[in-house]
Amino acid sequence: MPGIHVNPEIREAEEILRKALALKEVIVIVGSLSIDYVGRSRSRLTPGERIVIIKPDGSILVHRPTGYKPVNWQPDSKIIDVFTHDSEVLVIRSIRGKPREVLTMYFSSVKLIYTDKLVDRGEFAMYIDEHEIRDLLYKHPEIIEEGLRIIEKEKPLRNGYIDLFGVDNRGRPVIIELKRITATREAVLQLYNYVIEYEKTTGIKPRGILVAPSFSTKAVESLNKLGLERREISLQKLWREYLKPSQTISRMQSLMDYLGKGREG
Amino acid sequence: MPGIHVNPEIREAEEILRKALALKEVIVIVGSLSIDYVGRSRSRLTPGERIVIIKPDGSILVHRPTGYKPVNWQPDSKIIDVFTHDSEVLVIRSIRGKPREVLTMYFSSVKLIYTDKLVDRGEFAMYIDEHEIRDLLYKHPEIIEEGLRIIEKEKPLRNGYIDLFGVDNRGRPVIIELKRITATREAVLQLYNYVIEYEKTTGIKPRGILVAPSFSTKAVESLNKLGLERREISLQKLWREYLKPSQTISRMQSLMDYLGKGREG
DNA sequence: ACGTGTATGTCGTTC
DNA sequence: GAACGACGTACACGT
Repeated sequence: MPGIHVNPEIREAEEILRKALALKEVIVIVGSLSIDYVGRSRSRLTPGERIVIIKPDGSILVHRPTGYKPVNWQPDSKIIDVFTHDSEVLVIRSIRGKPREVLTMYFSSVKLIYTDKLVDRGEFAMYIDEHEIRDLLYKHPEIIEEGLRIIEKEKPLRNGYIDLFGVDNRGRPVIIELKRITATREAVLQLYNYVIEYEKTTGIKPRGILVAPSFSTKAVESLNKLGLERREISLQKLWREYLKPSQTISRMQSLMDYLGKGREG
Repeated sequence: MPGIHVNPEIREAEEILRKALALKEVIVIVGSLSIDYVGRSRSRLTPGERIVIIKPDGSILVHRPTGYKPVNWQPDSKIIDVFTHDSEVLVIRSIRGKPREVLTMYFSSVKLIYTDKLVDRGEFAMYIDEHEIRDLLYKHPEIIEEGLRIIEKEKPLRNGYIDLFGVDNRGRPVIIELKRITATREAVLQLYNYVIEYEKTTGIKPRGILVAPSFSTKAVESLNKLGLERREISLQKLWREYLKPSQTISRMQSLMDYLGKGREG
């Protein structure tokens, strides 16, 4: 049973919030506030109208009228205090330990408080992430190179992991680093580090191949300079050619599923 | 003038949203929906209750009842379509080009629609970010080492930038990499890369110093192995000792400012 | 708890 | 527009 409170007085708002926090409800507040943050950094935001979301796990988000990112936030917090100052300012203070971070919101007025126990048992599935690509190339190494045999995926090194480790048709070890987006110089460094590490540990100089849909200019330069290789592989193509049709998402399919299941939600 | 609509019918909701989008209002929707995303990746979320924020710049956020991060989103979108399917499903589709991404939300029911033109002219100020630390150490190199002279900050190399570049009291060039937080092996690699780059370009072997509040075990190992140095510098200490008291934020100060300004907001 | 790597990362800034 | 690096990155996973 959601609670909807329009233009509550400061004292009223305090009451509502205390109750909602105790009940572990999701809270949405729209109002005029200023914010102080002290922790990994320090920041101050002077007054203005924003949307605040407080979740039962202690996550807090403050959104301005534009932009994707919250202007202030708390990924989670153990303690959320609510109090008022002379019945004129509503203060919400969220404290997090490790690292110690304190977020304090000062509301001068509240336009809306929405409180609700949201029921969300939905399942989230993601496709074409690095993990899925890795599994696919593990099964189909010929996509990278004819005659390549993959021996191990996520092979642990002293530091970090090799995405795919294999042997080419001449018996030379091959270290493969995957990127799902344009590979930059950073990715080359990562691969180079693994190659060096492997060579130091085993005394054998391996091939290093960077697999990505595209490569930055600097990445190509660095690869050449360091004697590393690259393979351009398009994810969209992989998706279309190798992944099961049953996994594809069509809008109509989604709508059908939805109409079948929607009424439970 | 905010619009608050509780449990609107699907057709009603469609109307409200169209109007709010045309007026470039901020929109908050609470309801039961499923979501498809196709773009840089693909994802599907089956039905459940969530909070959706749509901003006038086309940013969209979908929040589940827990967690800091939105389960689905669009950083900005040129086109937002709203339509219904047999008056049973409300569909909001957001399309972004470059990269092409399509986010589609299917609502089976809507508990709340809040629409408002939020007025936010607040100023956001952040202190103790990397930039500020760099400027401080530029002015006070003795914090890093007695006799050190800084010649350049953000010195461009063929790849990337050196945070601080200087000369020690024996005339040897020094490359300094700064980290605000615990330095990991990645930071060491970055420094190492700059040192090698510099040596290759000039033929002179510089000192490399990693400056951070703390160092991971692996970072220390790597530093030793590569012949690089480290300086442990606490940001909090820097803040207290070197930055002007006028910049410090006290809660009471904030509250006072706020009470002075709050009524305009 | 620390370390390591991914992310539909996002975001600023520079080339 | 591409690319490069920082971020209060968050988050998951392994030790």
